[in-house]
Amino acid sequence: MDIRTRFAPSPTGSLHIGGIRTALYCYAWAKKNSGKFIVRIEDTDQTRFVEGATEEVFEMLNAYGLNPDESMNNGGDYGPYIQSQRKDIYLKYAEELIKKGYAYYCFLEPEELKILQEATRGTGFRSKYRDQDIETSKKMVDEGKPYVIRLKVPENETIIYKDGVQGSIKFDTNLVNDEILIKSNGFGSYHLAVVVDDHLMKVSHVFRAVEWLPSTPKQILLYRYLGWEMPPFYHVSAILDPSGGKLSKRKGSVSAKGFLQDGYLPEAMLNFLMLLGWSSPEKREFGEKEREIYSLEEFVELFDVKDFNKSNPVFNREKLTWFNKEYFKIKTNAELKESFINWFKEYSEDIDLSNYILQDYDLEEKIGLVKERATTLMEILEQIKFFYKSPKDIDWNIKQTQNTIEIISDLKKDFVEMFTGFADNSKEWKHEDWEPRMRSIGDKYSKKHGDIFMVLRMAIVGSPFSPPLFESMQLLGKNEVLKRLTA
RNA sequence: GGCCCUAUCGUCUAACGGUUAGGACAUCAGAUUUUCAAUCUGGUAAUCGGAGUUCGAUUCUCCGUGGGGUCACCA
Repeated sequence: MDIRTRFAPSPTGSLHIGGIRTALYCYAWAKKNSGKFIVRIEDTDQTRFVEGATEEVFEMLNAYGLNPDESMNNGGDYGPYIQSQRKDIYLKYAEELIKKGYAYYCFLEPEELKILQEATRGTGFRSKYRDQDIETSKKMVDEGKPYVIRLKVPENETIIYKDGVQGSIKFDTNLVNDEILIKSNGFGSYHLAVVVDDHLMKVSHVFRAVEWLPSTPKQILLYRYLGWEMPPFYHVSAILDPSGGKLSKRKGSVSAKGFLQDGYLPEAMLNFLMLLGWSSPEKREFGEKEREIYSLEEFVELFDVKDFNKSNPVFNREKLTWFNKEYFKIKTNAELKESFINWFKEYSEDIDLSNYILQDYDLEEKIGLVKERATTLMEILEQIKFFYKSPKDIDWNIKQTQNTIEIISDLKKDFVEMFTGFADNSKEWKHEDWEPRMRSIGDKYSKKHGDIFMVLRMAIVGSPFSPPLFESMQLLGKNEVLKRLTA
């Protein structure tokens, strides 16, 4: 059998990071089995449609390296891959279900419906039109009475279903609503549309979030009534917020795009996400450190549905940060520079810096100096900004300069004098040459070298925290160093 | 509230029914250091509670409790 998985987001806003995780699992399962990864846009609810959301889905999948094999953008043999263009298909199958007696026309008025629903909350909703004979219903339809088509859920049946992740689950059909299949505007509902589309698109494995688990019996029934074989379903755990409930935006990004904007590397995000609810089957020796760094390729290789975890993981931003730092370290300076530039062009708001940064021949070295101290690409930018802009309004009244506060101007003068003697040809402006001289200035004042260098750091960077001072000064160049010392 | 799912350090997780319950993040202490980091060493920290099955339960069963999800003409 051909393995075909699908990721089916709704264009109702920014793609949630959990969507990327689901897409990752779909992608990995397809790739591992030399199958196809499909993306289908589920936009049957036009009222919630958000302009640009569909584009963002594809933009994000691309950014995270999860490009589909079939989609509205790639084409494929089972299109259209967007549900708003499949309206007629759903209607056709709904009518087939009516003909077979597995669905019915429902003419409940909104008010009437509301009352009924509230009264039957927690139990299976049944419409009074459920058993109305088809002739009467057809007549009402012909008369132009607004209607929906509902699934006729069977009474007194226990549906036993085996989920690929959650295991065996039982549902009592008396508690399942007569779900709407076709809305009054003629559009198919989610429940009908997924089943029809997954079947028609020959989806072999369905991965979706656990939120969908309670709606599964409706889909099981639809497969049965339509006479189709149901593919295995995998309800993967939901990502939880540290403060409880679903991951929310209160303490940071939750959208796929938001994390990229913040300056997280897509590969770090993916690595973090893959380990949320899945663990590698690699053999572990007792006490041995376990591997946690996996590239997408390695994940595809290792991934198996049997290694899913059932319980819902909490989204731990500290761990994400750690992954990002790890990837900073793994990458060569050249690679990191590329990631940084891509990020800078796409997301940075410091456009006034773009001329400096995009034309900086030393950018790679500068990034190399800060890569171990920054946690995001945004922080890399923050930490190299001083190379391009002289510090302003330096606050000398901090604890790090307490020991030297009264000799700051003397020190600066000494350093200026000392540096002036060195060549300003960039090749000869090397920190190894002037470092010993700097130390001897420190000795002259009989202060700790660290205190002395802090004065320099403040004058040049404007902050008590910086990348290695001497290397930074070397990259800055003699003229700029002197300029900042005399400012 | 009904229904469904779930339960190992604070968090992510590992552990053929037999381990001193392991690792990672975070945290704490120490080493190193021109700042901040990074690095190295070490430490604190968990099987939700109660029954049962078993020679033996983190592991299997049941009941509580906690957590999550869901009950729309939203997906």
